[in-house]
Amino acid sequence: MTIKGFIVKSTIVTYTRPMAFPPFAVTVDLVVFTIRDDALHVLTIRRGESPFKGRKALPGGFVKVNEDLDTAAARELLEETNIGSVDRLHLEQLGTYGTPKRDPRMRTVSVAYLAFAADLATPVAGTDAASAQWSPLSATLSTKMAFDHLTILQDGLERARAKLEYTTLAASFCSNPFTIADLRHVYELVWDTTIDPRNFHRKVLASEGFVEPTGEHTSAGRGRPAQLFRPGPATQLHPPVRRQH
Amino acid sequence: MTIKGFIVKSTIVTYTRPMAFPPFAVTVDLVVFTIRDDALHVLTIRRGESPFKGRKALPGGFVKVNEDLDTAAARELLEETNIGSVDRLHLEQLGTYGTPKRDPRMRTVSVAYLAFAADLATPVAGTDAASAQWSPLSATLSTKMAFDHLTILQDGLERARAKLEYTTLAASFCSNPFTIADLRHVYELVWDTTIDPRNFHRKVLASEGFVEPTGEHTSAGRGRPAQLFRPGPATQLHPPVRRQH
DNA sequence: CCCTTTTATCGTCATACTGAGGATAAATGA
DNA sequence: TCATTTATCCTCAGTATGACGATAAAAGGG
Repeated sequence: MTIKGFIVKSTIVTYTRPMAFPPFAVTVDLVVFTIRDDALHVLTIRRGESPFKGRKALPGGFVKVNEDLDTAAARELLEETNIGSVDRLHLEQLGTYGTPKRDPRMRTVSVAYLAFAADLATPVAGTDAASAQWSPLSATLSTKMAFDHLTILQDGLERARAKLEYTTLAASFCSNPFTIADLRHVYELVWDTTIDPRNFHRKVLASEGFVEPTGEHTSAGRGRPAQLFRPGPATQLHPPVRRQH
Repeated sequence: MTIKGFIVKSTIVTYTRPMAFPPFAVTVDLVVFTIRDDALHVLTIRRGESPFKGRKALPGGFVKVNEDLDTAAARELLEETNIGSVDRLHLEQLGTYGTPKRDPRMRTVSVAYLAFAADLATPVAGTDAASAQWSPLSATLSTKMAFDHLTILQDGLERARAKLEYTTLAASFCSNPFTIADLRHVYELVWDTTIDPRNFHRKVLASEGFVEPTGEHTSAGRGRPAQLFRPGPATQLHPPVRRQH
């Protein structure tokens, strides 16, 4: 059977060949975390169209015909935020979600990505309802989200929590330079626990390559000025920062 | 522009609607590890057709129109091996690979899955070249595989190595019941290291819920008979089994 | 200017876990 | 009987961690 009405750019030759496989739509969806106002936030959009009109959703979109998955994720992230390219940014593949009815309109497979942004990242301003905004995570987790995005968000949170244990990624949440206390707040907010400042301080300084002192100190604020650090060269932590389960 | 020549089965209603997105083929590919003859093996097929005719490839296939991704992976696994359903089997999503030119024939996104099988699992016998077989991993890693399957295999190995650290999945490689030495061999072969039998023995027994004694002992073989165990209820290990990096 | 408050940083101590390796137990085969 | 092999138990030192005392260095109020 020949199908008509398949609309693409005329330059894409691939579409003109017969296909012996079921066609899927492939999208990328982004779980982007940041810390604002002493709370973990996630980047969301509000859907302006059916299905799930009015609900919050993760930012994302279709993968283009000649676009790599990672590239598509990075492109969507740049489109939704003002993050200056890959600097101070971590982006990794989270998982793929392809339950048949997850999008009632068509058979869609979504490749989810997880990103950590420093506080200074701001969503792109926009007047339409679809513009991205930072939503407090705790509130978002108890709302109804579009599609299976709540599941993706939960998986992203769990991945983020695990990653903090054995990687240096917590520094990706901090604007540069940062203090040990800033770093500790990241762990406390992501893990939703309190951590002993003295033991944490010892642990971070004992982890070679986690942070490097800049030589500077904080000036303003209450209490004793704190040493300032930048991220070190290490990416993995041996042994990891232990979390109580 | 309207494209003609898009050929699919007429029974699939979805296909007959206009699509405003690029169509992708979605496949699942399997990285299935087992231990045979004191070496780590991976399940492979040999490609009988172009492209990559004659090369080894990971078993896999197209996801069906109304099939979940996990279901498709389990189906492919059952089709290629005689593993009796989900018993003694671990199957998890590994990652998704969608570089535009990874399949020269069409734009394909492959969702890779990782599975651990006990030794008793055997590939389905078949006379054609496409029948699955166990290939020694070390040799396979230095061959040219079809598509990007070597990359997927490397990622699967790294995932498996990491998983042994903090989960009880090593028991999935062992036929039931097993000895502590059997379990240690799994770690040694997957990590490609040697482990002190005494310290490993202590670590396993100290990890609550990792293994449960059956009360039986091995009868034949050299040396003192070993106690037999079955997998315990735990899935995670706190603290993990440490590996030298 | 003194004192309280706040936060950063250092130190102490008991406990837990690991790596190295000695010693014993229980089987097989010469 | 004895050497060999493997399983299991034990000791000991080094390292990491949790709990928490103590000090340092700032701000702010009287």
